[in-house]
Amino acid sequence: MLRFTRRSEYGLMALAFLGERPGTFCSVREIVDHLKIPKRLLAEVLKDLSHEDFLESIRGPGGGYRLLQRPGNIPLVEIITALDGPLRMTECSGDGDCEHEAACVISSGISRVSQDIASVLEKHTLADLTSTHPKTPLPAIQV
Amino acid sequence: MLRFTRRSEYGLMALAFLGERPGTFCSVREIVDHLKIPKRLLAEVLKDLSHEDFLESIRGPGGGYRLLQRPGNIPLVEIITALDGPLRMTECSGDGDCEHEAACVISSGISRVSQDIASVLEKHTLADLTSTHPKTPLPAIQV
DNA sequence: TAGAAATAGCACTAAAATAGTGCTAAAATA
DNA sequence: TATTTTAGCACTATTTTAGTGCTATTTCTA
Repeated sequence: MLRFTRRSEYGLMALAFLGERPGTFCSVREIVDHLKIPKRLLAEVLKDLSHEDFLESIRGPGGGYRLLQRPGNIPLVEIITALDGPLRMTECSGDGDCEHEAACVISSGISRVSQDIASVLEKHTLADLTSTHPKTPLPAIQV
Repeated sequence: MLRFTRRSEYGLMALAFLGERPGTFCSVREIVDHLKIPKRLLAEVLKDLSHEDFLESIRGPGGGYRLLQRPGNIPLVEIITALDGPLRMTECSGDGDCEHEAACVISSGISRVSQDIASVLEKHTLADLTSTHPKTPLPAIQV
């Protein structure tokens, strides 16, 4: 159905939340209290994000996570690929592991489409998801 | 991981195949012989597509499917939504059925992103996937 | 008119991906 | 030393997706 996973969705929500509290460490508990999402799952997600240098963490009382970069500097595609792996719209992604590659007529066309989708997620940054940062509409996509 | 389903993938492949044989009826057997994909599954897919007026079908010997429209007139988004239902990138799609809608900070931002992805799939047509139609590159997406 | 070739339709099973939980360890704080 | 918090791993449950079985119907041809 072409949708983000919960991991991505929760990750985006949490990062947006953190983006609105620059400099402050927020614990998982604090975040899930606001966002009403499963605590343990978000904990996994944030841990993974901290491995990819989006977040910095501190343990113990008063600890938690905090953004390492400005929301405007984090393209959505980076968050999503950090959480769910690289975008691969189809089996035929030119990685050579597609069994009907020879017969597949559409692979080059699809890769152009995938590229366009990737660039949408490249252009939009975390700042576009925060409510404090005035929802600067990107210039309309030209066609 | 943000990918198309097999239904969409196979559907796109088959429609592209048919797009290169305008006017001719091709049977499922014929198509899977070329594309090396599961016959029964493709049969379901093509049946569904024929309900949505992409295809016309004839039964019996010599029968099969044929495109009803020119590839250039079929945006990919129509094929994909016909096969997998409407694009819904996240739970919070403003349909009111999202339990953490109140707390969810990102919904409006995400819907802008989804909209951009939808318009990528709106701009690309089946013709972009066929090999005979000279891979006319769309104008580069402006940012 | 019989038989074969093809789509139509429905329901079912299997497999894979995703979502979510349990548990223990380690660090930091008070 | 007790509490709060992240770290890490492995496991279960759920949902979605992929694929199959079977029968009916239509159409062509011999």
